[in-house]
Amino acid sequence: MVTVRDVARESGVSISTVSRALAEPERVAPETRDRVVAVANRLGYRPNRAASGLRAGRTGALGLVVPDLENPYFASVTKGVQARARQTGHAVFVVDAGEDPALETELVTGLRSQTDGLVLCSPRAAEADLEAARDAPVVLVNLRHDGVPSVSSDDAHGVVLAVEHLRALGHRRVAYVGGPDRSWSDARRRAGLDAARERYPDVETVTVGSFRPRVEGGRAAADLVVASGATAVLAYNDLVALGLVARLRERGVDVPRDLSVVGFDDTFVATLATPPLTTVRTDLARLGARAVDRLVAVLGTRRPSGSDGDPAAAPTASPDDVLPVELVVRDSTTLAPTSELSVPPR
Amino acid sequence: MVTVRDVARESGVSISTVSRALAEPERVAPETRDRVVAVANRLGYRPNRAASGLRAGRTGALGLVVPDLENPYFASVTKGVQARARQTGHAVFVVDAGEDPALETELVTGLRSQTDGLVLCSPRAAEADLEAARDAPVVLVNLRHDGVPSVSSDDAHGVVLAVEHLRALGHRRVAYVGGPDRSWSDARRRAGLDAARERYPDVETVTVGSFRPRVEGGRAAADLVVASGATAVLAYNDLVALGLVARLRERGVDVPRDLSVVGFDDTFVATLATPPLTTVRTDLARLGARAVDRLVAVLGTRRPSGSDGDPAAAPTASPDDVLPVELVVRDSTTLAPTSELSVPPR
DNA sequence: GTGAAAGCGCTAACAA
DNA sequence: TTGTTAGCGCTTTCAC
Repeated sequence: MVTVRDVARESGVSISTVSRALAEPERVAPETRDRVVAVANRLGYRPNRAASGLRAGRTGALGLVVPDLENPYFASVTKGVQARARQTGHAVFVVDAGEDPALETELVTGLRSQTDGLVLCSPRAAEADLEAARDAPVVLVNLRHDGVPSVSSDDAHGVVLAVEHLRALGHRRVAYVGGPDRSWSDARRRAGLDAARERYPDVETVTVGSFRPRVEGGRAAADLVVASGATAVLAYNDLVALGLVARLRERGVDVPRDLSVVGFDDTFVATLATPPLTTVRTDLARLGARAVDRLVAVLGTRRPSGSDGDPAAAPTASPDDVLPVELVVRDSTTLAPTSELSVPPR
Repeated sequence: MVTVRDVARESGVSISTVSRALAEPERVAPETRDRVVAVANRLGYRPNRAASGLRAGRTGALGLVVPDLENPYFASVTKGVQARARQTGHAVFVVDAGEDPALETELVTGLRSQTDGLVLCSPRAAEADLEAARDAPVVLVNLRHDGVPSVSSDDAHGVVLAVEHLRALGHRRVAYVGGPDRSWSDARRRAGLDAARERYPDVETVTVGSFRPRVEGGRAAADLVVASGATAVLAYNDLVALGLVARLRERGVDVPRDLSVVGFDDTFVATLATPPLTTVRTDLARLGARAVDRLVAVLGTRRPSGSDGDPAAAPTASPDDVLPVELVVRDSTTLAPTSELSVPPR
């Protein structure tokens, strides 16, 4: 390994000059600097992050915890997180908690000691995680909690948009297929349902179960939805919607003719379905990017190590931490079967 | 931040005793150890990885570079990598190169200085990457190169299996939709095509383009495939297959009646398609896990920092570094339209 | 403008 | 069994 000492010896200066030439070029005589830089390049010198981090009291690394990387939702968020982190000069440890709260907490504990801060995406063990993270800088995605900075999308509004859309198509009985029990996202969607019902009292809603946020979950829910008598169904996410569609087809229930289906998130799978899914869209990469921005902001206010900083100086939640959503209408939703609207007026 | 000194002071021992009590409990008097451990817990002491890493000459971190996290293939490999790495006591920096060779190389350079070793998955800039990684321990996934350890799946054999399957269904003209130009995986598939043609001279093959390994790529290829007169098509991967199916449907070409489609990888999207895809399956998590095993093995032979170790001692490629594949037959393949087999004998 | 030297937190000789 | 000490590679005062 090439160190500052090697570069120093080779270019006939002291190690401090080498360090300066690389970090603060303007504080070094041009010719000295050029010589040092040339030698450094020739030797292939790369500063040791562990060493400089040790000195500076930070690691330059962030941690990201997600429930399941194979879920396209989290894949997209992860992509956004690492892209933005790169821009801010951080590397990202990514860990997949496998939807397991206990493992998640353990991972958070482990990451804490080797990162400057954590992004916890849709944590399944929020309380325990935050306890494990103690005073480590943390940003939550898809979860709000006391004074912990968080970023989320306006899922409740998304549900309202979806119900609005379905109602306009003549649907008066809408089913919701719920996601993970302890999931904040699920709670937000249910809150959206409540809001929609309040605004549109002529729309009945029925919710079924809590299902795994994957294709299997949708398959499992399909029969319940049919039995519910709903003419339209809003799924926890796109994967669940796909499972619904698949199982419904097997049962001979046509989507959207017999039943309209709305997904959530607009992950890339939404367009893969037959028919392509009407879904509630969020910019997931942006969600991840914003989480990093928030985290870096927190890091900036904390003096590296030691002094816990003035708590009062903690940045207040920016008004921007709820990202907008939009309804993307594709082919999985259409007029309600028995609606008088089925035959266009005139 | 709580350090060894704090724990030492609080428990009335020296810092080395603290270090020992935590790392080599058997070398410390039971009562001393218990006291130290108790204090450490009470104070919430967590060893600073940067410091111990600096001392030990390693970081405890691995780096993983993938072309696109949103591609379910890489999501699965990533999941496998980080899971296995956790078991070996490593954390994983994950970076998405966005299918950009230049960025990829830059990322490799950056990761090198903060990791003990790298896993390069389907590198788009192999030569440049390896140069950038210089003497850093590297394991390649889906790419072979000189003496660099690598892990891959037996894609060529997968193609043979697919062709065999199609031939048995009466197909005599099979199209292949190629992936990224500089992709080794694509080359392996083409090699499989050659092998299949040699073994089954009665099967004609026609290859079209090189397309992006995503849904759009498949859409773009669909019309060429139809024009080629093939009765079956083998896609670079499942996403491309899905794009093909989608575009074919739009054109009124029925899959599998008019055209049989075979995917590759058996990512979860294969079962989402309508019809579910016949595809060549690999255990992707295992692929990632094996890559980590290989890397850790290399790490074990290298003495931390300094001494470059005896090159002759480098572990030779284990015979296991090509993972088996299997053909998963679903509903996207059926008898060739004009085949005499269309009507079963007798 | 440059160098000497003091550590960051930890572990591993080496002493006692 | 426990303590003292010397660094790992780097940055950063503080002198010169």
